[in-house]
Amino acid sequence: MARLIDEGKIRRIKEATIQLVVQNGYGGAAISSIAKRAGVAEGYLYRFYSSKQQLVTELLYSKVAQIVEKLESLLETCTSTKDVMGQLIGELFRMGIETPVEIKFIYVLMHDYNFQVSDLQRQHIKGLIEKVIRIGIANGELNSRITVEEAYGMVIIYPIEFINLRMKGFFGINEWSVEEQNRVAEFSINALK
Amino acid sequence: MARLIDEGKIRRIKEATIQLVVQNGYGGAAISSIAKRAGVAEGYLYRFYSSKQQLVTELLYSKVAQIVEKLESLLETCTSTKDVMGQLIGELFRMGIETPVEIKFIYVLMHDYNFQVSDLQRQHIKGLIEKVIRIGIANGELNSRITVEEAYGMVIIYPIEFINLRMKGFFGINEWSVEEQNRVAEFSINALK
DNA sequence: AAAATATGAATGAACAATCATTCATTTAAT
DNA sequence: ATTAAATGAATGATTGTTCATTCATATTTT
Repeated sequence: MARLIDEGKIRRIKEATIQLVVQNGYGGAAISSIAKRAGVAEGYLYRFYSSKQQLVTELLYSKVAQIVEKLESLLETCTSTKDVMGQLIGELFRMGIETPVEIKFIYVLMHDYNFQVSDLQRQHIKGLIEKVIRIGIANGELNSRITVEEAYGMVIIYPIEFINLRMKGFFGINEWSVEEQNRVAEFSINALK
Repeated sequence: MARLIDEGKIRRIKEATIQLVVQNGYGGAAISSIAKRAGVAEGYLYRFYSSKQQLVTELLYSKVAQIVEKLESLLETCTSTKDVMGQLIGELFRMGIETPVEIKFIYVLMHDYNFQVSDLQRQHIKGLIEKVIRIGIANGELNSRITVEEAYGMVIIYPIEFINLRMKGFFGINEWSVEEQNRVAEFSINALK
């Protein structure tokens, strides 16, 4: 056998790509700069990805999957919408503090008209949101006429927007308190009452 | 004197830029393709804008200003938050139907970490949101502990996100009813109660 | 009224820089 | 020695930007 693939290089390519897409946008994230930042040869990533588009798309899918999986596991243990929302938003806040660049990456690409979440992933998300609604209605927490789209907007999109507003420092605020985390959760639930 | 400036060319450059930024992102909107689509020489836009960045930035400011001005005029006539919200969302829905590409343009760039609304515009927005809050508290419609950031998220960001979710057809829905417009307004107000 | 001139609107070829991608070559394991 | 990981120079296309040139027209002169 020849030597083994250096997984560290692949990891560094992924990290560099995320950093540079956030910093300069998809078009501004050049392969040459990604390779330089990752400390890897220019053409190396083509051994694992057929194109820049595929690299970024795959990265987006995997990062979205992290959040979706979190929601999925919460739905297995939580018994109320309030609990699901509170914990999910807690997770998003945690990401905002610990790995801000990753949540920014999702944020930037989910608003790009060239990058759509995969059909499979969308179906998965739809199913989970339907489950959130069922729990909420059963508990008398949610209006029974709520649609999947409306719930998705409040449960997923609004918290992500709030966190990014913070990270941009749009109103000059930077502090992250648990209190506020709870307020965001409360708002979302209030909206759907 | 020489001939007069053809304002139609400038208008076409603006339109082509908006279209192509939405379609391909900032990096993917090449000057050459903008010029071709506008039916104008490649270097022409440099007589009015010093760079591509400036062209797009100026375009973003003017489109955001349209929405901000609408909010401003609503605050002069409306007497309740419910009324302000309902009418503002109505305006956003109208934009989504009549000039979808323009609201997509704002949507794409407001989430790009390279494009920030100008400081002046942000201050202006902040002032307007504070006024929305004052009206809401005076009318007993809003929780008195609401922050500018929270209200901004619900009054401006959430409706824009909802409309773009629709335009992307994320859940396969395309119809736009007045009923739904009212539901979005209700959600936002409920959240801030 | 007609011709000459002056002005600046508009062009598009040319520029260096940078882009994504390829592949012959080198390197380091077995 | 063999195998495959990893390199990075090379490629051709495309990028944003410049600027010498052309062209249409408003103004002035005859």
